[in-house]
Amino acid sequence: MDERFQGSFADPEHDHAHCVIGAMASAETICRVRGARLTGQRRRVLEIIWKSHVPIGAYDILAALSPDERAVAPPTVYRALEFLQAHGLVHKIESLKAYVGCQHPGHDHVGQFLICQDCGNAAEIDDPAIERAIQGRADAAGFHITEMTLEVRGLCPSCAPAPAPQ
Amino acid sequence: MDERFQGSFADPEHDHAHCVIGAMASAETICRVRGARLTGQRRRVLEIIWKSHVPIGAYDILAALSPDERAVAPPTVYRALEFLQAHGLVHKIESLKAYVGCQHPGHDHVGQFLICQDCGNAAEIDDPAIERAIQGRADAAGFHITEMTLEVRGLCPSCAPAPAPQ
DNA sequence: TCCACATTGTAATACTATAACAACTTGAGT
DNA sequence: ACTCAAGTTGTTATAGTATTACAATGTGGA
Repeated sequence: MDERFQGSFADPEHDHAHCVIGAMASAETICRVRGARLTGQRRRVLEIIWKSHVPIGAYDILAALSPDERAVAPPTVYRALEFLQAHGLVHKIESLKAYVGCQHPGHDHVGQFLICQDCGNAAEIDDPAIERAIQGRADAAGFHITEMTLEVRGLCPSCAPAPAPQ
Repeated sequence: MDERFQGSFADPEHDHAHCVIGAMASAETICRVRGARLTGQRRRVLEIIWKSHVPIGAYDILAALSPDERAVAPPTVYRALEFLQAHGLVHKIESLKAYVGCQHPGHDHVGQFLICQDCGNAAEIDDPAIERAIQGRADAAGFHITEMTLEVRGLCPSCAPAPAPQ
């Protein structure tokens, strides 16, 4: 949600608080418009996910939700995730079994991600050219698309072997 | 591996024995060339996966491997899958937690799939145009790709709402 | 034959996700 | 304010997916 991205990857020194504030504000707005209830639990889960751009597992969210003895059970987390995904606020990265905040909530889009194998950060790309290419191939095959996931693994600019020029 | 595909989707009435024979022969050749050992277990697992174009779960493979009392344990299956994936003979469909035979073994390629939500069949596309589009976006972001998965869900020609013309 | 290495067997366990039902909020309509 | 209906959360148990660790066996080369 911050402007200082390298391409679409988060600059390691970006002001992440900015991302969080923007994401939470968007979530509020989207839910209000839709008449969906962004309850305390759901808000807390979304905040935990937005702690960083590194996708987080459901059970890590669970642990973050239960700081004291007052433990929370798995269904609580999975329900919140279901809600957040349904409203396009969160994406699941299948290959990591982990969840990450949507960087373009509200827009109608598919999940396309670049995922760094070193630092773990995930960048959402949602490139229309990629989508067109996929759509073209699907059309040729007579396939009717309802949903897609693209997960590209590799090294982000900050972790690349030959460091990117400034 | 049969020619009678609609685009890249398997015709429901294609001669699947043909696919199996071709896949097993390719596997033999590839392993021989590489000096990899396609043992009995690995061959059996590969055959089970090639029973159809529908991705199959690890525990379903396990069940198919243990017809009698002589049960087989999970690591046996996962080890075989690891080997088969390492040699490009099998792909994992992350979003289904299931495995499917590679339709172009030996070629250096990524995993791109169209997956029918109705019949469950998966078609491997490996479209260079899609790959180029993704590569272009990655380059723009300064991202160095090592691996990718594209999983497109929807309806195949045979299951599409408006039935395909003959 | 003997050894080193790869493969498989075996038992236990970790991790991810869901089912089923009870309790409790919340807000609209009265 | 009261009541009902719907939605949300709590709770317990369990299903489904995957890995660790170590023992046993097989395989091919020196």
